[in-house]
Amino acid sequence: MKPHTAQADITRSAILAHVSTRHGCSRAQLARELRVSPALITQYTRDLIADGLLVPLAHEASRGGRPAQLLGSATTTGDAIGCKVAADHITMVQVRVDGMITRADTLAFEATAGAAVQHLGAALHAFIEQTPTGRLLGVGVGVPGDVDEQTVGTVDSTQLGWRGLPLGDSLRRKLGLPVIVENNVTALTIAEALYGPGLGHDNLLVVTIGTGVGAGIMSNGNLLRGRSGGAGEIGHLPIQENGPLCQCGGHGCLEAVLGERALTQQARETGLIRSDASIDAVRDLADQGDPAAQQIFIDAGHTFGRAMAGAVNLLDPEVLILLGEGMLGWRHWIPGFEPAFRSALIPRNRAIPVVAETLQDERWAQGAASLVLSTPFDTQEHSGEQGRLIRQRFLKP
Amino acid sequence: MKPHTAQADITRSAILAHVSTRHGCSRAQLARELRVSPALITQYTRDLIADGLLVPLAHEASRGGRPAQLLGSATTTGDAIGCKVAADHITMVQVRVDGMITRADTLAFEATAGAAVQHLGAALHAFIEQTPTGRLLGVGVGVPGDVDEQTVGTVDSTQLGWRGLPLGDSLRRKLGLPVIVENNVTALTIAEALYGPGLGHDNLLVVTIGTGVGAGIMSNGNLLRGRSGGAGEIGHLPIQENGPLCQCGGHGCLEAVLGERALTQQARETGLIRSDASIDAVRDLADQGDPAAQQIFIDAGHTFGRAMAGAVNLLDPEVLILLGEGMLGWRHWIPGFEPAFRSALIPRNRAIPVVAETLQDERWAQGAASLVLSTPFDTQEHSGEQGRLIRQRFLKP
DNA sequence: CTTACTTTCTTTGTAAATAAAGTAAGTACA
DNA sequence: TGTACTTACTTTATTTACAAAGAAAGTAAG
Repeated sequence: MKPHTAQADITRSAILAHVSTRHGCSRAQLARELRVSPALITQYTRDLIADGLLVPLAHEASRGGRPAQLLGSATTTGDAIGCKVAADHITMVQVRVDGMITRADTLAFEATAGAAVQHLGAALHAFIEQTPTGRLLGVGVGVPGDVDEQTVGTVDSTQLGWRGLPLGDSLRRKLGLPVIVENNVTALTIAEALYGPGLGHDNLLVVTIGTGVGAGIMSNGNLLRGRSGGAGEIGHLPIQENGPLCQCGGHGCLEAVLGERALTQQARETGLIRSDASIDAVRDLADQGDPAAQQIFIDAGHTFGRAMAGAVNLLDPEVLILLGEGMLGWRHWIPGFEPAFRSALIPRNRAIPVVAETLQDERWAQGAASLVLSTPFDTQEHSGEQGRLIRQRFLKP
Repeated sequence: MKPHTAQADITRSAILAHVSTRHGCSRAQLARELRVSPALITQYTRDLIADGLLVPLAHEASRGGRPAQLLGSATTTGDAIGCKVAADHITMVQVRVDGMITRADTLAFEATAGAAVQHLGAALHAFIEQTPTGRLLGVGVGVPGDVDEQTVGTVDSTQLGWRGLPLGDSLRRKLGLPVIVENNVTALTIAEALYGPGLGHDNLLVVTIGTGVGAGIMSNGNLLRGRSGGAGEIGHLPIQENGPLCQCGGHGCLEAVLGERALTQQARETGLIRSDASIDAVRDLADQGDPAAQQIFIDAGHTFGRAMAGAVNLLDPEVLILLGEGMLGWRHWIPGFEPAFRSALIPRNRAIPVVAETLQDERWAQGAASLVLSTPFDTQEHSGEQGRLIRQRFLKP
């Protein structure tokens, strides 16, 4: 039998995952993209082929030199389950190694209920039961809040009303699968780097607008976590001198100026919508060409553009990726955003690409699944014990 | 002879540098702080002792267990030269491995002169000539601007009026020593992490106020460089909606609101100082208790506090370190800074320590020297060929 | 004085990864 | 057609590093 250590599992599963996502890939390419020597790839691929996990495929046409032989994954390496947890609903998806969503479901959910964790566990259990076939590698859960080290997976979330909830441990016992719990924006950032517009870039800034405003920063291929994993709180960037009061107690935070609540409030105060109507009503009006409604989004876009320019100037990412429920009305933001954003950028950054994504719930859930699917590339072992278990499942035939 | 590869040089020089800076340190401590196994330390220290580079010293008192044996550096490992380049002067220092400055000199300099590079080279050459004794490891140069990959060391700097100047190459040829050229804030950040208040922390935010406002971000022990090494442009964080025009073309940039020029301008407009007086005059007035002068600093402190809170919320560092010429009047900033800063922080970050440093030119030059002295710990090989040369000098007896 | 435990350092075996040098299989061009 | 050059992969020897286990030297109890 082959050697079987944690380090070897990382390398082997990284090769397997890389081949699977690319649907075939040469040895030389693996060596380059995984940043190891060709010799090591030769060794590991030989083992993986012998084990029946990898198959040699056709030779590519030569581009001046020995033609590369493509390697393909022999079996389906297995899928991951991803789950987005919101205050009033959960969305679950099944995701293939290449990032494709093969199944999805959304259920009502009450985070503040006493038995919320039991309900969540039951919902996931039922979803997993219906898995048509093949192995499951693990479950990723994205929550709006802070998560401690993965050993326990304890969640603090004001949005969900959870304090010190040992979600990871509970689900692990209930499901009998590896479970990784993470902040939802963090999870999304990993997904963007792995499958989204961030693919191939080492420096990303991912910003989400919705109830709150959050950010994920990928620098030099590593996720920026900060002192206690709390990095990315872009929602409390002070943006107006005497702006509206924010939940955090401050005034003029970005989130308090252009969060969903703030925009709805503005529309209500000007009598644009009824006092029980939501942001959707404002967007509908804007869609119909109402100038006052459009102006709300233009103003928000302007403020947002300046704030994003500041963040881009500070962090120098290769791409700026925007998403979240707030992006549903993005086309109304653009006229305010673009000029404010571009003009506030320093010249060197002025051409930075901005990608606005509109996909919603399923994207977040896919992000959660990518917590599982990215473990082969987790050289810093941030996912700890759970990551190790997932990598072993990658390699079990 | 002992094995001799790049990786081994990193590890060995890291041990040597660590022992030197600590003035003696046990093997167990080395293993913990350099994050390698105790076994590896045993192997390498044995070699280094045999080579006469390390000496076993006295045993420490036991803290329950086998008493630790201190290891000391046998010879002086050598010094580094650091040089701060400004538009009108240069400051050069000689720095020991432990960060102590042993010699310093400041000269007038004209960056825009045609023969600026020749003058700089000559000044450094003369400074190095006077080195009393011992080896020199290399020369670090900190410039206010962008530097490309270290292979050439090409500088772009609007402040100095340099475009595409191959400073690294020129100095290397002239001095016959390894030369590392870097952005000055980047260099300073490395120094703070190595010798300053950042020692022992993996997540730092270093901000400098002077003519401009700059930032260095250390995340998880790595310097954040961004797409093209341009990260840290905090001076162009938009902070006022319709603020003063900035050099960059935007309005209300942090730098345009509280940079040296902006504060001087304010004081001139209100007739507080003569139109040819500098910021020093404003500070003098504030020192004497002039309320109008003090108010200028209080207002600047307030704006600065909010901006810093935004950056801390976003990046979640362990310490915030402030320096630069602008800090000379820091005590006048504090009444504006502290309340604005603390109240705009989200609760989790509210207790973050803020360290304000007043040391000036020599601190910057020491930062430049730390480019050389930090190469043993540069596991990402960012300093490239020059780093390799410096590490070899570390290990040459 | 014994037992249990902690910490520091050392030894041994083995795994991971690379460098260097060679082989294989093509292209480009005279 | 042959020579030079690329690129892709393989083999071999060597290096780096760690895990595991043990030895040494102490503390802290009973």
